[in-house]
Amino acid sequence: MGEVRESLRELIDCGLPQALEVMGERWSFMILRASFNGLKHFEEFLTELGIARNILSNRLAKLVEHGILKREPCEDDRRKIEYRLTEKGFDLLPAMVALRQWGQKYGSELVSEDPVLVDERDRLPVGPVSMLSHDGRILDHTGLNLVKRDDVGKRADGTLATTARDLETGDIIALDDVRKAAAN
Amino acid sequence: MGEVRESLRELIDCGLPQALEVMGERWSFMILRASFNGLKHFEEFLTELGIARNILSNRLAKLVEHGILKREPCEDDRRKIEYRLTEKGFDLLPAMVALRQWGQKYGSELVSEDPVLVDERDRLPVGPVSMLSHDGRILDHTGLNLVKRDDVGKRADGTLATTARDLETGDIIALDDVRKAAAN
DNA sequence: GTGCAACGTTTCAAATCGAAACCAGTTGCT
DNA sequence: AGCAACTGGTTTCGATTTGAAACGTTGCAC
Repeated sequence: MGEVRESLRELIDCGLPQALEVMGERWSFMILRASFNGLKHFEEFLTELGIARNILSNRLAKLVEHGILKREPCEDDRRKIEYRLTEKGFDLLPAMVALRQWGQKYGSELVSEDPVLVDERDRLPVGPVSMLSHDGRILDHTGLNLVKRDDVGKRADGTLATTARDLETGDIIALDDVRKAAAN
Repeated sequence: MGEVRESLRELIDCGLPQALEVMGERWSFMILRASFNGLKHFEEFLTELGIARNILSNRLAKLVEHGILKREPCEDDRRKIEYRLTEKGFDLLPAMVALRQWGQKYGSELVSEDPVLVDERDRLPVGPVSMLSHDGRILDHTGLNLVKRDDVGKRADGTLATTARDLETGDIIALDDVRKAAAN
């Protein structure tokens, strides 16, 4: 029982809350997207996103504070400030694009998707953002397990790792549920 | 000028707002994660996430309403309700995992990452969630362009598509900024 | 029936959001 | 120099959202 409690406690202890601390706020992702689309100035974000002035100010400050945007005064016009993505900000692209693709796939209204995100090399649209195995295979949720840290890589002996025994040993945690849900 | 206005207007018109309508709410991603980790019941989410009772009730209802979770009474104990991920819900995994990996990469506190998400086949941890080109190459932000819908696939003549001319024609929108930012 | 567990809803205070007004530094114009 | 306009904020205040705690309802176990 203390065992279960402990495993549950660890559910919180992952990167997600860290990420959500910034990106969980309303508008953060929209600002990120606008930024990636080339918007740089306060008034641009303001008129484009339709966000309230004070909120935008607050969000930009928070994004800068977290190192996702950098804020630097404009050279030629010192009234203006440039907000630009940092490397850390660009690293949010997979999450943003994945979210966007999901919204596109299931959104009620047909969305025009313009401009389109394309591969620079051949200018063809990017494929769906994917989870990859260590050797590059594309994985969907039916090919995923959650295992305790110590058991990573174990049981490579070929036995299918989806038996009741696995659940009893606490080895696999969510697989059974994943399977059942997938069957519907 | 009307031209610019129009292109800006289109920035909103993508899947992102659709996705954020549900997943932009505070707690939504945490509930999704907990659900993927095997939690099914109201009280489980409640004690695990430390969320307020009324908010949890509200969020679960909203997630069900949007088809991300399905709510069905428990067979053996009809007081209990089971909240389980739908296919639509599982489709949010790439976004969730990408967010989590980002948080892990940049989070100040070292996170234990346990349980670990592994490939079912070899039980090795999954790689980073990635954007892929149509033919499977992994792309980072330096390999991405935004082009107008009509220009997708065009200019496959081999000329590097990163000239000032491209920007003037309005063909490429954010590339220049991407480049500059990447250089810092 | 009594007691308790599971899942909500209601209530009310605190925090957050949003529209509008206000403010300060900078620029452009005359 | 003087002044209007532009840019990026901050302040103010009403509306919405959140959160803690109490209360309700249904179903199980004895």
